[in-house]
Amino acid sequence: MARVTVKDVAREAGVSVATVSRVINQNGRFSADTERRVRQAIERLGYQPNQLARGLRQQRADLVGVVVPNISNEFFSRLIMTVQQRLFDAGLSIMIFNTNHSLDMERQCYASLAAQRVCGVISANALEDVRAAMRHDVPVVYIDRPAELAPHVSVVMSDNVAGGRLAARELVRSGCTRPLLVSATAHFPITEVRTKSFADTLAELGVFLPDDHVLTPPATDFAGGHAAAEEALARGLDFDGVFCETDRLAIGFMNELGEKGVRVPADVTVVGFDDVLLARFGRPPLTTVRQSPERIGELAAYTLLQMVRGELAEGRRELVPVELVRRESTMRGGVVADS
Amino acid sequence: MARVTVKDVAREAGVSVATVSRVINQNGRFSADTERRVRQAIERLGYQPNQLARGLRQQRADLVGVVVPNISNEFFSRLIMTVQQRLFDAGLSIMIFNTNHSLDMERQCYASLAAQRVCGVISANALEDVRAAMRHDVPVVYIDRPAELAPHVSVVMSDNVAGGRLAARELVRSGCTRPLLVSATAHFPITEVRTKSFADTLAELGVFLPDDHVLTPPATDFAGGHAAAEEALARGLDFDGVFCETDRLAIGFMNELGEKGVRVPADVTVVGFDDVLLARFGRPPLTTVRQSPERIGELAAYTLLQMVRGELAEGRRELVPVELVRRESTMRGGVVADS
DNA sequence: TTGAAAGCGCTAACAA
DNA sequence: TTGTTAGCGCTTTCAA
Repeated sequence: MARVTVKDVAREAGVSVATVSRVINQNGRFSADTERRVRQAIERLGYQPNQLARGLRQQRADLVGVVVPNISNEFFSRLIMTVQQRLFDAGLSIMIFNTNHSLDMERQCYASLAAQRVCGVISANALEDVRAAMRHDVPVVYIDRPAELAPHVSVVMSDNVAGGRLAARELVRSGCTRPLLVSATAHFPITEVRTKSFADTLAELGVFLPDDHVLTPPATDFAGGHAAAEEALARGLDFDGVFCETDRLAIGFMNELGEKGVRVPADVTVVGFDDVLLARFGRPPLTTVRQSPERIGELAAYTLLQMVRGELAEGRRELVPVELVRRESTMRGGVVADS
Repeated sequence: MARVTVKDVAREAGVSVATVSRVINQNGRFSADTERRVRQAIERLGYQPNQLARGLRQQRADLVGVVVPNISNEFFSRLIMTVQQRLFDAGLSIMIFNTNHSLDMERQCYASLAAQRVCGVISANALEDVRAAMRHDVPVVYIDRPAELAPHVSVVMSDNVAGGRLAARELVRSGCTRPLLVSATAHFPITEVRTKSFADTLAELGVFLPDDHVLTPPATDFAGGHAAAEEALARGLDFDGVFCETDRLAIGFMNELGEKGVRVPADVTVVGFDDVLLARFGRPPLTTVRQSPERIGELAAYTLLQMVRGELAEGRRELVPVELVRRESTMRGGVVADS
């Protein structure tokens, strides 16, 4: 099937290629009659502009690179869904890259993105500075990375300070006096903020968090939580409340506690972070700090679009609110859980 | 930052642009000395070939389109992770599109893919025929879609016949005599195969599945399972075993049963399909037919690569085995669950 | 309002 | 083994 080009359309419509281009891009003036004829020709021939040629000519493609550490992490997949939808509506396609938390992989992704001449980048939990790596003046929105703002750099992230505080307060409210912290910083640098805010709030509330009550498992998934619980139990740590910096850690942790006969929330209360779908269906349902990947994605896409269109002089910083969702894992009084 | 092109590299290396191109693509002959000089120049200048120009010239981009109904469905996100990894290793980037199960959206995706001149497409659970829609001779691998093979069309999917059979046998083994089926066909056409195989196997085993014991909720997630259970209970259906065609349906179903005081597996046994991570951590842990998105993705990427390289004369059909993972939801005798 | 033509950066055919 | 050059399909001056 031979490909139809502007030339074919021009011939069919009895105009020049320049005119066809003008009609397609709504550039310059042309008579209503010409426009109609061109549109008809396009329709008749089933013409689709070659994005490669278009991009080459314009020095940039209608493509946005999206870089995440792990696409099968629910937070990122939900984020991407929203981003894709919003950008697609604006006529942009997205290229997704999965770095597996590897700095090396991340560099390769940026190189690839630069080679594709993408018109923008959304990078979640980046280890590397996109702009330094790409060496092009491409607008970028960071998600969950504390970056310097600049004319082409914006940042969107959850309010992790509030999150850490909510977790600490909820734990103390549930009667916890000997807290334990399971950290995710090894994989998600941003969670350091949660950690600090959590610890600070405990201190404010007069609750002591000993150094050896901070665990940093090698992974942030179920297995990591499992391992953390094992370690805590093996080391004979004395704790009656746990803040796990991701829900998956929390669920793995609770699971292992259950196997060892420790009851949640009777013996130990647990607070997670994220509110993944699984949180509600765990045993017991997990109290957690909810963050909204949809909201974050929405803002990231919107901000990037503005930068790409040159409508944003300065980079912008957006802090997305979080909220506590109380479920059984912190309910000692037999109160009913939410739906 | 001015972009560096082949010309710059050629000047720097003291050769012609053609030679630079030859070195980069390992095309034609050139002396070892020339190659060294060119590589040094590339290194020194930080040159990155413009993929847009390259694609335009070659009539196709080093890009593969991946189309899925819902990226935040664990099956698809895990599939994509594998596909991306494999193709990236082969020098191809992927563009991901999310159709939200919408035929209209799917058509737009194919149009966009055609406009980008992708060199191949992997389409999961497609409603539409890619090739008809794209009108280009692009190799395509279908996942979970029973398509006609052709020189540029391959198919990869789980052995759904075996899956349906395993589910039926397990239900009967668990003592079920009055089965119920919760179907996912509304969203995933391929599951019709599971349905049929499940029903056929029950019949073979002498167990009757009445027509009104087949439920088709509007969604295939937790909410759908929830709704199905509500309906079954409300209609007073008499059942002691359920096959839910996705794990999320099964977990939603069990959850609602629990709320209504029906015990799993004591009163009703439940079998799911997929083996999502959540299956192991549900209450109770879910017996399910495991399919492997990683394995499917691996095969899909491999097959597509072969087709793109012209190494595959005919399309290929791959049936990926499934296996039963037995957990508490079908254990009536107090047997210990697997890990 | 329209057309002719240059050129984006690359690869490949043809010459040397 | 290497260089010259045409041209992929498009947008955008510049002229008319």
